[in-house]
Amino acid sequence: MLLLAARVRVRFAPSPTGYLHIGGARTALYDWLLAKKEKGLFLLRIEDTDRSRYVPEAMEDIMESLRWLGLHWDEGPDVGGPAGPYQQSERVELYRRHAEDLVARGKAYYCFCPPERLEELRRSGYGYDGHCRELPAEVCREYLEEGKKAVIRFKIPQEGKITVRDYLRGEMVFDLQTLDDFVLLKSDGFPTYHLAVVVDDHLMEISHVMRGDEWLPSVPRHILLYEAFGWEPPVFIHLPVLLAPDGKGKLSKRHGATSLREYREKGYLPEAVNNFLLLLGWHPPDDREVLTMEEAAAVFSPERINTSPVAFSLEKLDWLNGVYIRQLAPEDLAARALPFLQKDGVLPDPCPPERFAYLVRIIPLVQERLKLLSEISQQTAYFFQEEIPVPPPELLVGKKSSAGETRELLAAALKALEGVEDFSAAALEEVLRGLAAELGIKPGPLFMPIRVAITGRTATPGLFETMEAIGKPRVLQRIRAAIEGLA
RNA sequence: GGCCCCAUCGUCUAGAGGUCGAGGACACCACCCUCUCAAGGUGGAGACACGGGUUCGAUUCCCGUUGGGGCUACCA
Repeated sequence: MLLLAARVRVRFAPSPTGYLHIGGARTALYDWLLAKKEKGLFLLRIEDTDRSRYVPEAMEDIMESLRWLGLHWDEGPDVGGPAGPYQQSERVELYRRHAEDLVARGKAYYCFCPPERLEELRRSGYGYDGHCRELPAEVCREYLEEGKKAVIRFKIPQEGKITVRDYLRGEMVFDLQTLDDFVLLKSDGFPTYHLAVVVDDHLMEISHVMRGDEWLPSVPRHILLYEAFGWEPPVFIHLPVLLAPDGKGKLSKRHGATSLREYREKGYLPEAVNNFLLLLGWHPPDDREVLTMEEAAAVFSPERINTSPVAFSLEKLDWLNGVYIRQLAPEDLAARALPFLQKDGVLPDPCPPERFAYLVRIIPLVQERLKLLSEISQQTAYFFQEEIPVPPPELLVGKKSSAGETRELLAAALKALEGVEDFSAAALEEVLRGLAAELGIKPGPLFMPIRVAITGRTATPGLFETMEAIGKPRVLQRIRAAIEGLA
C-alpha cells in the first residue's frame, strides 16, 4: 500500500503499438486537464503486454508527442515515481502473483484448452464455455507439472446481474450470463489488459479512469475483478469515440492523418491541436472556445464531457491554427517556421543569424495569411531568393490589358522607382499612387503587374511592404526582367 | 446473431419541462473594408430522426422504431 492520500490521480495508459493516435492524445489531454484542475497527479503508464504487437519506436514517439503537446507527467517510465515501474512488461511477476492468488481462492482457474478448440467456440458465436472450470485439482497439477500450456481464466459468477457505473452515463446493468470466463494471464506469462489494468490502477491508486468508450462493455469484467480482489474501483469516465470526418465508422488511417506526428509535420501548432482536441467532446461553460490549456484547466469539468460519438472534422482545427499563428510574436513564429523553410531548401541549416533576422522581419507580412507552418515556404520563397523565375505573360498581363500596355506600365513604374532614395513602404506608396494618378488609371491595374513582376504571384502581402522587404536592387532587377519577358 | 452505448444546423456544440418563434463556433453565401490575398466587420441560409406515451405544456422525462457506433481474442 502506497497510501498516496485521497487526491486525484489519473493516468494515460497507451499501448506502444504505433505512433500516438490523435484519439489517444485527446484522452491524455483530458487526463492532464483533470489532474491540473483538481491539483492532482498525472501519470504515464505504458501497457506493453502484447509482445506480438510491440513496436520499439512507439514508446519514444508517444512520449515525444505528449511533450510536444505540453502534457507533462508527474510519474512515468522515464521519471519514475513511488508506484513504479510504469511499464507493464516490468511488472509481470506482480500480475502473475495476483492471478495465482485468485486461483488459490477459487476465483480463477487454469485452462488448458488448445487454440483450435477456442477457435471453434468462437465460431459458434458464444464465448468460452467453461470447459476447464471444474477440472479436478490433481489433473490440473499434473498438467502443470508436465509443462502443458495454460492460461488463467477468471471465474464469472454464473447467475444474476451486475450493475456498474460510468460517471457520464450512470448505471448500466449487465446480465452475467452474457459474460464468459475471460483470460487473465496468457500462456506466455503476460497479463491480459483486464488483469493488468485493474492491478495497476489499484496499486497506483488511480482515482479516475478515463479511456475511450470502446471499453464500456469491459467494465463489468473489471468491476468483478475489483470485487474478487476486495478492492475499491476508481471512477470510470468513458470518452466518446472519434468517428471518421463523414461520421461513418470509427476514425482510421483511411480517413487521413490519425497520428499526432502527422499533424506536427503538416505545420499545426500544439496550441491549436490542444484547443481543437479539447472541444472534441467537451464544451466550456461559457461560449469562449479559444482558450489556452491553462485557461481550460481552470474551468475543466468532467461533467461537461459529452457521450455521443464525435466526427473528426478538421475545419475548425485549420481555423484555430490560424488564430494561434496570428497570436505568436514574430521571433517565435520565425523559430517555429524555420524547420519547414529548411526542409524545403529555402533557408540553409544551420541558418546564419542575419538570414534568421531577415525571416523575423518578413514574418509580420505573412503571419495573418498563414494557416499551416508548412505553407511558409511557398509564401515567402521570393523574399529569400536572389532571382525569381521570370513570370509568364499570362500572369503578368491583366484580363483587361495587353502585353504592350503592361510593358509600358512596368516601364513607367521602373523609371519612377529608380529615383526613389528612401525605399520605405510609405514612400513607395506615395510614389506609386502618384504615378497611377499621373497616368490617369486606378491603382489596381498598375499595382498588379508590379506585384507579379517582383513576386511571381498574384496573391501576396501588401505591395509596398513587400517591396521594402525585397529591397531596391532586386525590385528593379525583377521589374526589368519582367519587361524583357514581355518583349 | 448476442450484449452495450449514442441520437439538436454540413461539423463541434448550448440546452437539464414553460426563458426556444432553439443560442454560439467552424465551414458556406452576400455585403463592407481594400493594391491582390488574407485578416477584420455586418448580415444571411442552416437542426431538435420518427412514432407512441407522461404532463396544462415536451428539444428536455419514459417506451418503441429507425439510424449510427462499439464490444463479442491467450489485442489493447
